[in-house]
Parts: sequence; structure tokens; C-alpha cells
Amino acid sequence: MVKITDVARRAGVSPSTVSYALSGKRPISDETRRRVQAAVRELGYRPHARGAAGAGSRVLALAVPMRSGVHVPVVTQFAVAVATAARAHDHDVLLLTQGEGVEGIRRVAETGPADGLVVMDVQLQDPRLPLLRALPLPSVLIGVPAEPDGLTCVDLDFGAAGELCVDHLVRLGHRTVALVGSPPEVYVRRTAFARRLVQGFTAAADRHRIGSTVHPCAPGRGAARVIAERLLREQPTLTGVVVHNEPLIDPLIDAFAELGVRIPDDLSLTAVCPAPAAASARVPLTSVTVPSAELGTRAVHLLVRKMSGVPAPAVTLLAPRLTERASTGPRPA
Amino acid sequence: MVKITDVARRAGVSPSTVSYALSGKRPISDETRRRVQAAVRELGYRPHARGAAGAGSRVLALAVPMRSGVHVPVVTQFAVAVATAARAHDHDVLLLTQGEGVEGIRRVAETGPADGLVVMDVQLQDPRLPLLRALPLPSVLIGVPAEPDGLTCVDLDFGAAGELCVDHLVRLGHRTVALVGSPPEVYVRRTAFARRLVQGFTAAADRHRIGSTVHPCAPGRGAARVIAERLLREQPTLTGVVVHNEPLIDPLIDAFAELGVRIPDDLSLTAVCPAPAAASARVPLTSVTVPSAELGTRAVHLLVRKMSGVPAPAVTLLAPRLTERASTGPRPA
DNA sequence: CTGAAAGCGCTAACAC
DNA sequence: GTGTTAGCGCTTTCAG
Repeated sequence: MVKITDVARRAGVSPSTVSYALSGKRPISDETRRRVQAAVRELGYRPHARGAAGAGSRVLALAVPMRSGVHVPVVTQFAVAVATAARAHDHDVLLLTQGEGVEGIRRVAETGPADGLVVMDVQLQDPRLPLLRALPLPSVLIGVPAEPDGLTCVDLDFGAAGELCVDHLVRLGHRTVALVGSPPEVYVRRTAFARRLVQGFTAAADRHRIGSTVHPCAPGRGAARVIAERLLREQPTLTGVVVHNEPLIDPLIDAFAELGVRIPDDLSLTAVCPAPAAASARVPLTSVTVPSAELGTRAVHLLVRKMSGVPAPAVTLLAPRLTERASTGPRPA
Repeated sequence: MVKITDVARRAGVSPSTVSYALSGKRPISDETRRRVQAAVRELGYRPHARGAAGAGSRVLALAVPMRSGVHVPVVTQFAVAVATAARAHDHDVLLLTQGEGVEGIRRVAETGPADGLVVMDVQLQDPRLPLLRALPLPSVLIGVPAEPDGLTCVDLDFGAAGELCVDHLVRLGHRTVALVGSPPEVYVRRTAFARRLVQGFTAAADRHRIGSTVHPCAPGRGAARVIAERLLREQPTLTGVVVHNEPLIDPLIDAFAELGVRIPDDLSLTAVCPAPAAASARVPLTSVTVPSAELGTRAVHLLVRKMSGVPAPAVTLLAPRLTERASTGPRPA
């Protein structure tokens, strides 16, 4: 195991000179630096577990959900956003795959090299919360659980997003709406964002005194066809649908088309999903954007602030914005 | 910054006892361990940049490609496989997003906490190769560049995969075949796996003395329609198609259907993609499986062996296997 | 089973 | 611009 003194000997300088030559923390003559670098290369030197006085590890861990029902591209967008933002703050990102679950967090927090933690796929009652509250390691959740006190959470305001979709449909005259949601297991887990969207959707429909139903739905063409048929059969007056299930968007549009339902002439469709997915769907969808990149960036900002000792608000909610595209129109006569 | 001596004082024991109580490297009485753990919790102690004699960081870095033309779900599968395998070897995974490129690798290798490196999205002439060869940090590539000596590479044998698809089609009697490939930028970058598939495909077609063409293709319904029309127009005798572009699979099947081409009656279709994608396509596809999980696992195995000093072979190629499904049949009369 | 003390590799004051 | 040296927080002998 080659150490800094070896490099120093080889380069004919003192250890501290090597240290400074590598860190750049004080000026070193070109000649000396060159010799040091040569020695480093020749010996294959790598700085070791930094001496105590050194800078912290500058690593933050990211707990990514990789379980049934989560949509991989969206999760990946979050992860990339977090990684990019972390780099901007001179941090690296440690990948913590779910399945390690609580244990993974404990491990990283206690013995791991991370000095901060970003947690995704938060449930309303999440088994990780007690640990996160107790941990000396600062953490930020992407997603807002039922009891966020003592934590730092950031998310799109999914409740408001659900309301926004309904308000939009009501403004167009629709009087019966349905929510085609995420796969059932997502609700079973009480995943925060999915539950809150349902709450907002239902509350807005009740407030407007219009009919509403909610349908968890697995992805895939088969499921899309089944749900489309069922909606048309069970709710003949249905003219407005909100989709909160990205991989289901195109299959659902197809299914309606096959059943002779035209969008937006016969049925208005609204989605809650990342903007590109809405824009590039078979029919460009009026949608509330899930700003994955901004959420990831915000989470990292909050985290680095927390790591530097500044207290952070328990909940940061981003206001939803609805973008009109081709999939919504006035209620048919 | 709370240190081990603080914990020791609080627990009324010596620093070394705290150290051993936490590492478990020598037996500690239950009573003492309890007191130590209590002190740790109360003070929020976290082990620091480990003392020099301590174990290595046990982190390996993963360079993931997040650029145009790569298919996110597949990349994510690799990443998850790598992370899981790494955990099995008691390592954590540091996410290195491309875009940092060569610089990212240099940083992690020189000052970063990683002690091993997995590189994805390898190009035939990859700018990172000289660095990887020179680095004291052991690395493994998923993908085989043109000159793999001095490196450690693992991949599916994409050349053989291309041949296998053609052989299968020829055995069914087809005499004109086309390859619908990855997006153009993938070939422009000279991405190794894409290029090698083309080589194998072309070589096999030549060997069988049958007509063959290759078409890079962007994803999306529009592009699929365009390429389908073009294939039918320019090659009237075409009856066999190989797709190597996962997000294009369904759109391409749709496009052919819209053009009145039945699969497999009029046209046989083969894919090179992960098994689930082939199985759940609109028409279940005869395919050569890209075993993402196994590749990720292998890469990590090779890497940990290398890190422990055992030399590793320059190239490990997994033999392709073709699974017949519903999309291929005899050449129509 | 525990403590004292001697390092570990590295950085940062301090001297010149 | 460089070397000397005193730590840093932690682990691991070495004694008991």
C-alpha cells in the first residue's frame, strides 16, 4: 500500500509538499509539481482514507425505489437530477437500492461513507421515518409522509395537482370524471404522492358536486383495455379522465381509440406526469407536470444546507402547473 | 464534531473499547456494549474518516451512460444489478453520471472514495481507455472496445448475437433481411455493442449469400412508420427483420400492422433485447436475450477479484441464446 | 474482558 | 517555495 511518504521519497521532497502539490492548497513550483506527479503515476499512489483533519467524505446517499409499481424512467430522472445537483455542490452520490430498506439506511448512516441522505418513494406511514428522525445524519425526503414533523420533505403538491386537473375539466363543462391511477400495490403501500393525488382529485370533485371514481390500474395493454371498457360501461356519462400512470398513457389512448372513443371530442384526458411523456404521447396530453429534475435539485439544495447546519423547513411543496395540449376540450353535447 | 473519545468518556470506557464495541472485532461484555451504544446514540456519534489502519472504503464507482440514444430502463437494470452484486460483496456503489466523462473518472480514481470502477456504454475507440489503463484503480468495462488489452471487459457476444438472428431467419427460409438498429448517434459514437451486432449481422448474411441492409433508427412512432414504409418500398423481397432498438419494438410492430403486413405470416421479426421486453411486446418476439442482470453481476465479480489482486481475463463474452416466440415463421410463398 | 500507548496516513501550523 | 513537526480520529498491538 503506497503512501504519501513513498511518493515524497521518490520525488525527493517532503510529504507535506506532496500533499500540497496534490491538493493545490498552496503554490508549488512547476518543477516540483511535475516531479511529484511523475512519482504518483509511477507508484500508482492513491490518497488514503484522508487524515482526520481532512475534508469530510463529501458523499450523499440516495435511496432509490426499485420495486413493483414504480416507473423506472421517472425514478431514473430523479436519480440523475440528484446526482447532477450533488456534483454541483461537490458531492458524489452513493446508490442505495431499496430492498436493503431500513437496514441499508442504518448501515450507511452508521458506518458508511455518506454524510447526507436523500430518500425517495416515501409512504404515508413509512417504516424508515423513526430511523430518519433519530439519525445524526441529515436527510431529505422526496415525498411527504403523513407526519412530516422533524423531517425535511420536498415534493410536488400532488393534492393540488389532483384538484387542478378536476378544476380544468369542470371548467370545460365535464360533470363525471374518473382517475386512472398507479398500480394497486402503490396504493397498498400507501405511497404518499399517489394517495395525495387521489385525495385532491376526490375533494375537488366533491367540491364541484360532480361524479368521480378512482381506479388503480396495472400497466400494459391488457389492463388498459379492461379499464377503458369498464369505465365506458359503468359510467355512461363519463367525459373526463385523469391518468396518473405513465406507462399506461399510450395503451389507454389506444384502448379508447379501439372502442371508438375520440379524444378530445368524446372524452377529455388529462395526465399527471413528466412533461416529455405528455408532449410525446399518441395524442399530446393536457397535463400537470411532475418536475423530476427540479425536485431532485431542490432536495439536494435542502440537504447541503442542512448538512452545513442551517435548519430546513419540514415541508416544501411545489405548486402544480397545468399545461393545455390537445387532449382536453368542452364536454360533448 | 463528536469523536470516539467523547463517546468513551460518556460511556465511562476507553476509546479502544468503543472502537471494538462498534466493529465487533473482539468480544465485549453485553453491559459495556450497551453503555457504548447508548452513548453513541445520545451524542449522535458517526465514525470519522477512518483511521489510516482501517479497512478500505469498500466503494465501487459506476459510470452510467445518460446520453442521447441510450435506453433508460436497460441502463437502470444494469445499474441495479451492479448495485446488488456489489452489496453481496459488501461494497457500496457510487453513481458517476456521464457528462462528467473522463474527468469524473479521474476525480473518483484520484481523490474519490472508490476503490474500484465499473464503466458502461463503451465505445470501440473510447476516450476513457488510456486513463483506465494507466489508473492504479482496478476497473471493469461492460462492453468490449476495439483494443481490449490491458483492460477487463465483459459483455454479451453481440457479434454472435447478430449472426444467431440471421442464422435463425435463414433456417426458416428467408433470403432478404434487414437490421433496424439503434439511433444514429449510437453508431456515430462507435458504441461497441451496436457496432459489433452490425458486424455479426452483416457477416452472417454475407456468409449465407443473402441480401441484407442496416438501418439506424431513432425511437418513436413517426420514425417507426417511416422505416417500415421504406423497408417495404426499397426491398420488396424482404421477409426477415432484426430489431436492435428496444423502445422502437412496439411502434415498429404497429407500423407494419398499419401497412397491412402480418407478423409472422408476411414478415418474421427478431429482436435483441432483454427477455421481458421481448415477451411482453405486442407480438411476443423471438429474441436473443441481453442478460443485463448477469452482465452486471459478472462485472462486479471480476472487479472484486481484481481488487483482491487476482488477474482477470481481458475479455469475457457471454454466448447469446435465441428464444423462439411468436414473431418468426417460414418464409411466405 | 479492558486500558494504555503506539502507531496509521495525512494535513496544517510554523519555521526558514 | 519548501521542510519540520505536531497533531487529527481511529485502530491495534501489548499488557494485564
